[in-house]
Amino acid sequence: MTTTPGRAARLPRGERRESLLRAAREVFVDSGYHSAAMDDIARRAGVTKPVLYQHFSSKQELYLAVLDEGVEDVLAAVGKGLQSSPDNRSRVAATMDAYLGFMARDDGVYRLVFESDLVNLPAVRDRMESVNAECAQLVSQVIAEDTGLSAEESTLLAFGLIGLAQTAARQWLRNPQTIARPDAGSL
Amino acid sequence: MTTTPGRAARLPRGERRESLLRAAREVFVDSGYHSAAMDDIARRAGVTKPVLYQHFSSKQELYLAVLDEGVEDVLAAVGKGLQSSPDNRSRVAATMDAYLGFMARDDGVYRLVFESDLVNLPAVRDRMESVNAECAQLVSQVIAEDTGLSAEESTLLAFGLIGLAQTAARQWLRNPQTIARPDAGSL
DNA sequence: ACAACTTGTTACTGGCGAGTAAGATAGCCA
DNA sequence: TGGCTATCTTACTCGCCAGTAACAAGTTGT
Repeated sequence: MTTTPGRAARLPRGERRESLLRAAREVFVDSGYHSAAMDDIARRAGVTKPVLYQHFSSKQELYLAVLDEGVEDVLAAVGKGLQSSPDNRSRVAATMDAYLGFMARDDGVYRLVFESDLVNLPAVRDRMESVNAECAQLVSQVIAEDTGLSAEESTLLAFGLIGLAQTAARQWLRNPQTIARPDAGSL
Repeated sequence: MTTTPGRAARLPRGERRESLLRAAREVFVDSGYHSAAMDDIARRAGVTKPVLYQHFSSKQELYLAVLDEGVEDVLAAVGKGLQSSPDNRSRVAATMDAYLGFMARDDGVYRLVFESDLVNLPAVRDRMESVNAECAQLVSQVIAEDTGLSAEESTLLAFGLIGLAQTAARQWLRNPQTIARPDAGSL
């Protein structure tokens, strides 16, 4: 047993914040923004609501904080994938794999990044789009120098490939890994 | 001026229902489920809330009714595209075009089908997934008989292509049609 | 011209949940 | 030790909005 409902252990500001972020991530991931209650998040962190508000001034701000962590994670992973090898073909493969790796993470953060309810909030939409945009930007460069397509064409194709990776990955997650990861090879 | 706030014109049940569905579609499309208020929907139809509840027993039911129309539309369009030609290549092209056509529709219903907030509601998630699944099922058949891949592989690839179409289309919509529609050709 | 029904309206309830005082407890430092 | 500050709690408020009760006004058939 980790937390008896008594009084909460006193924590320094930084650590408490981390704890709250973790709790919020868990709740948002499996309830979405709207069904999540601030009380639940606080309780999951073994604490009460006002504490939550000492660290995040609103539910939205909290959500964005959690979301941003996720966004940074994907971008970092993809960026690393794209620098993994000088060979274009294996570069693409590594990038796809990075994508899949992120989506396969046990914490399920990809749900926030790719399937967020709260798409209506411009701040959220911007972040979701910027993930795609930055990935596509990188991928399209590879495509352009590989195939010699025009800027618009290669950008569009890059977006398409991103979408391909995403959807295929979703489907791949749903089934109990009938196929290992020979997806990038299918191109 | 169409509707002075006076008393609403009396309508037979069926027509009123259509009118309400149309209003609901408009509101849901540009506010999403959560931000939409039943009062707004009713008002947009030139009527008051209780009338809405004479036709739909809850907000969810109303949303699902609107969503289902959209789902049927995509499936119909894609189905038609897949039967348009005996030639596989042009078949795929026609199908992609059907997809794009649906997403380019001025009413923006694609937002409900592909970007619904309320993903948390199983009923909604099911519908969104079934759209992908049915499309993929059809596409994968074409792929399998064209390339001779295994069932799992062609299914996965089909899902990927669906995702590609979707994401590319989204991107294509955002920009003022820099490229006509030579997407399917890029394969 | 009056029931019986159908379509509308006004005006409410009831709950949920974000956000907020006001106060308790614990470490920290003179 | 006694105050100063940071952390945490109990116990509210307050707005929003889905859903409803009760009533009004057309329509229809006889």
